[in-house]
Amino acid sequence: MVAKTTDQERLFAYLQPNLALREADLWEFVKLWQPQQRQKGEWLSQPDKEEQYFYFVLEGVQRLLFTSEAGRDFTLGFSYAGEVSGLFHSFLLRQTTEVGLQCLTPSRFLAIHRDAWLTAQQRWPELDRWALSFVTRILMGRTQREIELLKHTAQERYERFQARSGHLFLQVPHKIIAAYLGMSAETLSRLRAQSTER
Amino acid sequence: MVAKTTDQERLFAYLQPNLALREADLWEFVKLWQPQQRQKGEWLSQPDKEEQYFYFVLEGVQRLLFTSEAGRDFTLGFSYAGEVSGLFHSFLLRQTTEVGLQCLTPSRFLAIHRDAWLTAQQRWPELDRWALSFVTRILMGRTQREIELLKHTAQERYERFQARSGHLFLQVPHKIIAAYLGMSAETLSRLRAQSTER
DNA sequence: AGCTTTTCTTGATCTAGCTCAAGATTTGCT
DNA sequence: AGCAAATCTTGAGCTAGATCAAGAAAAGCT
Repeated sequence: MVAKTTDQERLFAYLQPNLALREADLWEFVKLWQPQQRQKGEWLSQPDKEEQYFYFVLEGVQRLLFTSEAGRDFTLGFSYAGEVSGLFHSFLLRQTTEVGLQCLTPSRFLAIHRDAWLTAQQRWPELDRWALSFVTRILMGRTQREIELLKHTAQERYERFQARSGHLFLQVPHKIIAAYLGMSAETLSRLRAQSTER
Repeated sequence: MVAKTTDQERLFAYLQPNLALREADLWEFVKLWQPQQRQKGEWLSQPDKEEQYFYFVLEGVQRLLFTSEAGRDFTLGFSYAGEVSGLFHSFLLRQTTEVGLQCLTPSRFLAIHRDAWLTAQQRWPELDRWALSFVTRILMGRTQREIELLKHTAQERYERFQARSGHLFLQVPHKIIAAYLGMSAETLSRLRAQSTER
């Protein structure tokens, strides 16, 4: 008989290396996270609304996005299974922004509500250290992306993305990837054609 | 006789609202920060080197930058007097990146060394909460900038920057501002000419 | 003060990538 | 399965902003 990993066990395993809590406490913390799910296309977190949860992604792909008045939309980043997701600035600082999180594929999460988080934060000061480390990691990732966008041509950006995250082409509409890569959908399409014909 | 605010008092006043320490502890923490200074053009933090300090800026303007192989350089952001500065990802996670910090004007700082920080972090867990809040704030600011860059034309970016941070035109070379605004120095010059002639 | 270096401006040209458009393909829905 | 909606591809033309170049102005240095 094969032992199947439960959702909570996955969260536990994700947290353990970075969160300095005794095992029993860590389990108690994990129990504060509740299952949620979303269908393809649904919001995980709406723009200009206060984020109520931290999410741990069990399944699916999400994107961080914003929309311009003219109706163009822009993708700032993706989140995947096995990572924490959410609008951190909004959750932690209660400041809303125009960015939102949208599910690109059917998605399942474990989510901790802000109230539970605040209580836990009082009880286990170690949580702050953990949150600090992952917000810092996100900051670093975003800096990398910004560099990527400024330093490379459209073609280079496409090639590097293909190498690093090529699987996404099968999962999400190309126009969303184009928005992430800072180019129009047509340009992306042409770059793809060009790279296979050679 | 006028009481003059000392450098340490300025740091104290900056920290107090966000750092939940008793006054005596806060003073002890402040005493861990040592004066440093740099001349115009000098590095505050070099790229690809582990950051050893958090800085509190007493005086001067600095910029966060990186350089492409081709020798073009890009400005990701500025820091000013009255704020904390430094390469946080590198200081906190010990991961180096290609971004560095350069002083654009003669600058003075109070700086806390990583060793002192780590000791203080053990002694006062409240420091993690404080660091979390400001790294989150920085993340939010960077997100805003990214949106700004994607959503607006060169002219709009110039006008908005002029309104928000116009004073910088008197303090730092325009080509650096151009790099920050994601345009060439020539384009910036032309936009400026155009906006005064009207 | 005078010389050097850097920065800024302005003109002329070029091009990467955008926009618009229309057909082909895929996906989703009942 | 069959229809509707969304997505992807390809072509043609355009334009915002880059690049190259060279003179003017300002800043820095001894």
